Amino acid sequence: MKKAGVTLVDVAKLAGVSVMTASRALSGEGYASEETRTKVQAAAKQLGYTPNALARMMKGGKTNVIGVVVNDLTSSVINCFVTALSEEVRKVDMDLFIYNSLGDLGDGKGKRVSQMLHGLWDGLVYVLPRMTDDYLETLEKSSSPIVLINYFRHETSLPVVRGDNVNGAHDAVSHLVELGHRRIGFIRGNAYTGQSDLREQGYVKALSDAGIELDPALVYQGNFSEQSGMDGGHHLLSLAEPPTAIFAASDAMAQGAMTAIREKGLRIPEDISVIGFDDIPSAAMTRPPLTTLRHPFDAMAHATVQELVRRIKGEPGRRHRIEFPSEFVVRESTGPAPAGSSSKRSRLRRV
Amino acid sequence: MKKAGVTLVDVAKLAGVSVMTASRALSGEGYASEETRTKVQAAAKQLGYTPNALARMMKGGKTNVIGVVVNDLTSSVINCFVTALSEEVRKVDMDLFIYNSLGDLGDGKGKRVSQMLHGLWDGLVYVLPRMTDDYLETLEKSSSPIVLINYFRHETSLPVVRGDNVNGAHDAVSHLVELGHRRIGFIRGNAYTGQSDLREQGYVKALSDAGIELDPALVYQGNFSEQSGMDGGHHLLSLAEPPTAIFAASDAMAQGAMTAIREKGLRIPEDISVIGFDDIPSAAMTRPPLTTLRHPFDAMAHATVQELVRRIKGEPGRRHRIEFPSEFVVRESTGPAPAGSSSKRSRLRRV
DNA sequence: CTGAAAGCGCTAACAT
DNA sequence: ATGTTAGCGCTTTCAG
Repeated sequence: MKKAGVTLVDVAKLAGVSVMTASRALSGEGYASEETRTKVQAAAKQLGYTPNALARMMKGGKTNVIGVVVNDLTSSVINCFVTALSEEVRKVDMDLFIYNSLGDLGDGKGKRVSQMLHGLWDGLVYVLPRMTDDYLETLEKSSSPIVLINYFRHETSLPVVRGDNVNGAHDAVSHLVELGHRRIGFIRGNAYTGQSDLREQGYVKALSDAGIELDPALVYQGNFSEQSGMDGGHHLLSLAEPPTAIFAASDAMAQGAMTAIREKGLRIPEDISVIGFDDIPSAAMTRPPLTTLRHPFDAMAHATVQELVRRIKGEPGRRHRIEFPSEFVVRESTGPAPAGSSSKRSRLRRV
Repeated sequence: MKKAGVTLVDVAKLAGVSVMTASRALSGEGYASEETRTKVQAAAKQLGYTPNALARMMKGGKTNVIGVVVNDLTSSVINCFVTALSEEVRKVDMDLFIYNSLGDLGDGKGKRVSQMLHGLWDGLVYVLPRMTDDYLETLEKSSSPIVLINYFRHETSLPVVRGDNVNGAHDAVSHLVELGHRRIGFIRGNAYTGQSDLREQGYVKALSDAGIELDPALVYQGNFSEQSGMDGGHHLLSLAEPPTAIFAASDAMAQGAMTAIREKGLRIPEDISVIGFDDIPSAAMTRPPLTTLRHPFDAMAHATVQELVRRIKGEPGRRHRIEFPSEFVVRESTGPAPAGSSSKRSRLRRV
């Protein structure tokens, strides 16, 4: 019952036609009489024939597949992008495969991806890539179309679709300032993609625009994980002069901070306000729902796929940088600064 | 500057050797003098040569790639499996590609996967598959090795790696019973993989073992989403005789229920206990940390890859069903039933 | 409308 | 140690 290796030749033989006719009958391209077509299709079904994707690709040169490289499937943001990309890719009638590099691209095993990729896909998307400089160079030299999503770390000749981190963060912090907050904590993520830095720039600028002096003690180094957000929250709240608001460089960290706040017995937003970044699905499910900055995932995925398809077709890339403003989503985790909090001597009340 | 299509022939020509020698020099397989090797490698680098994966695969018949099909990347459980699989696959020195079918396999576009798959991968894993009967049949007829993870809906000749849902659920509910709970709510998920049903069976059995009569009013139909868990929580709590404990068929739903409980002003676990299923990463991060049943993700991924590799090599499958007990993880969302709760007339206290 | 030949890029298998 | 031949499964010519 070995069915492995049912090839077009077998089908053609059974149908009593040439291989070529079988190919045409099945693909629907080119001429073929209705009769032959039915005959061939019947034969194919009987034999349980599945076309060998590889062979087809080899000849045509096009695989109709777009590859997406991520380095962490645990991240909600990444999954939001990947899901949006899946949908967009389907719209242009291509397929999308995801490769999880499990960490930084470029050290050790990372090389494999660049090996694998060639020929397998028509184009490649890197979502929030973490990579060595070496690897980026390899990518730039690559012959196949590549688009990066939310990469800011280094200058690159590759096209990049990106959200506006600086203004987004600026909006968030300005909002807090308007609510009367003066001591605003910031929880950083890792440097990986350069996003955390930009968000910090927005934070710093908003503070300076408001004439508030930056207090380095209010900046905590996290790593984008919920746990680090919780640690950051505990740290900031145990300060001699704790902040009345915390801006985290990601929703996951904001959620961790919220947990820490609750553990301290403080209320959100009455005692302390919290803002995240990304608008992952669970941001709307926390209590209170989290105020955050939303990446326009769908629009960004759309732009990415469009740009990629253009380059795959050999048309010149439309734009080298495609920027999307972050949308400020005000929910219920932000509120007026607690009374008297602007005084240096104030302390947060316990509930 | 067209670099597309740098082939081995080009490299060989530049290095002044035959194609075969070039192939050997680059792959490291077979004999090749150190001198030629360096020469060829230099040529390859100069030309920016990348081997065409497709062609290589075509010849060898092996792609060294394992495909994973999922239908929702938003699901934490699925991502836990996929991440564990990524690691296991790497251990056997293969690569793993993920395909997101974006919903049920078998209707409409779903067919594409089965088309694409052939030849591209050496083997395929379906994680928590949702598929039509038709599609399952196609899969069973397929010539390439396939392993299913946590599929229970229908009998199938395909090998399935699965967690023990019935006993897991039984453990959870028995634990609640031991804590004095008599009215225990259950929040179902969809029927997709058959897991929710089995968890419900465990729930029903544990109740009956304890001599507690099943109250259908205590069972709420959710859909595995956090939102539905929240809805379920609200529904159960607004019952005339609300439960003192809720067992949800997934952590996501349990987390939703916890939110609902908190919104009602009740305390966990003092007023009401909660248990989930899956042990997704965020389960440990909720406050209180969620008591749940853990799939041994790593062990299951290991077994899956081993079984797949065995079949890829042509060895007979070791086992047709590989079962893993669910590990009961007691955290802090479960506690003794509130005093007097066993009396039918009791009401939950407000805080 | 259908068929035969050629070849995609690479590598086993057999020479040399 | 290197080169030659053949062929993977399919589709794109180009001829019937």
